[in-house]
Amino acid sequence: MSHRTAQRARRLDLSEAGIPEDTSLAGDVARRLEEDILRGAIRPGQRLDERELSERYGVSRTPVREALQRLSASGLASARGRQGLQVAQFSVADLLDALSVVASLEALAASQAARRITQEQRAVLEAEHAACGAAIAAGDYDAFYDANIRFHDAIAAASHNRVLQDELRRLSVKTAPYRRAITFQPGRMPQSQPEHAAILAAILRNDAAVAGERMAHHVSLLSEGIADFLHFIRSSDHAGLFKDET
Amino acid sequence: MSHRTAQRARRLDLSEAGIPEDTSLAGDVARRLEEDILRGAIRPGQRLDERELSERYGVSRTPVREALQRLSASGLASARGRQGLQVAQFSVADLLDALSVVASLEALAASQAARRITQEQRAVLEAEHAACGAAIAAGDYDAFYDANIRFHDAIAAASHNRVLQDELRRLSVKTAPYRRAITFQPGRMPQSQPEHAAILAAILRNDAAVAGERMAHHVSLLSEGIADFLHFIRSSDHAGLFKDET
DNA sequence: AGATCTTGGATCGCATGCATAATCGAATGC
DNA sequence: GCATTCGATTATGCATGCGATCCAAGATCT
Repeated sequence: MSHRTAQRARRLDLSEAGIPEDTSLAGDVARRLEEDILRGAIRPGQRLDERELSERYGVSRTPVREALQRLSASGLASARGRQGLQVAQFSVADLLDALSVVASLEALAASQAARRITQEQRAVLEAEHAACGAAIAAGDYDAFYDANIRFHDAIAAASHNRVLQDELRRLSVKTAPYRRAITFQPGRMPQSQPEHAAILAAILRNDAAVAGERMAHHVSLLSEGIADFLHFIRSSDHAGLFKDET
Repeated sequence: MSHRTAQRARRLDLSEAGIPEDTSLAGDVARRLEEDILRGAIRPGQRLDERELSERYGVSRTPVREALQRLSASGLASARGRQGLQVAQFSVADLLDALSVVASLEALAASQAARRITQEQRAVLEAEHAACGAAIAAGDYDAFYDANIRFHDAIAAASHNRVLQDELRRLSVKTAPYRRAITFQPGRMPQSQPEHAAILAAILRNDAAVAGERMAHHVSLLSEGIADFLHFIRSSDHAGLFKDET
């Protein structure tokens, strides 16, 4: 009997934890690198030196290499032959393309969240929205940046779609350095609050179509037109008008 | 002089290839594993043993480990604590969620393809569509499976959106084992042809809105309703009605 | 007889060492 | 004085070895 309960407890542990947490050094390094990229401590285009990183984190080169392989597979770092890796760097067109993908996925998340959100998640979502408002009122850009991320994360969580959450997380980290710059543009911050409010309202009344629509609009406002224009320029014989984008 | 031309040639190589091809053993192993998963030689849930793989490919454990880290980061393999890795396995709900993400991204691809497709790509797209039709006429499931993939790949390529292509490729490999089973369901194959035709026509006349709409419809026909139903069952106290989904 | 503890085998994680390729600097030729 | 070439340094890629952890089977105790 006690054995049976023990087994059951372990099963619950596993199912509750979903995936057993990664305690490896490689995982730690990968997470720290991701975090550093997200927070802007490491910038796009910067070279990632194995030896330097191994000394920095106090581990050998092997787990560092494995962490870099992960980042590379996630598209967070790009290889340059045998010249090592560097943090992924977008051209303007690539960034706008990435944002259009983010917009599409965020819209899906909002749409599914409207249909699947739980009671507790409703409260969380409202709280994060309020936090965004408070940050705006206080004029605190950093607080807004964080609260904004949590608001979008809450919507992704409410979608109850694990695959979607994974993809969104990956893309968020990739575009984070650039989104940060956008957030800090004057006027952008207060503008987003009514958009957030409309999305929130649609989700709370389980209106999937409107929620997705508003979210797509919210994220992709600036992207689409400019992206198309750039691709037109590049594919025509206007090439050379602009500076090389690496 | 000969040296100079050699240098120049190498430079052109690099710039034309964009990213210098990965010649490492780790890359080879990763590609072979992906291919094997895509073709069904390795099935979801199957365990990936480092030693076995290293002997199979004739390399040491290190590059195998790095390849596995890549697959894991791509979501193609999932870790089970310290018990090694296994090929990612979806529950039914997860699969439907993944398909909804694929649908969203494919719709975006079709939409952007309608605005950005080049002349050459128009011809390619029509050719792949014709190949699909020929496979259907011949009743050749395998040929249709391949042609169908090429049709969708051609649309992704026509989107000229590299980020989108990367995400779609990743998700395609993850869902390939399951999509293969769906394709072989009787009736599904001929049904897709008029849908393809509608998508193709919309793209060729640069109708982005309709192209995206048709593509979303095409991919997500079966998913949405069932996915919602399953999530309702799981989140309510009906849990236990269905078999454990590992 | 069943459950718990223990021991054996096996696999994973990490560190280290070596070989190879690339880069940078210096010396030499033009 | 400038380009070119050669050599030394450095970094990457891979192999191997050791320690730690986990799973399974058998023995012992209740």
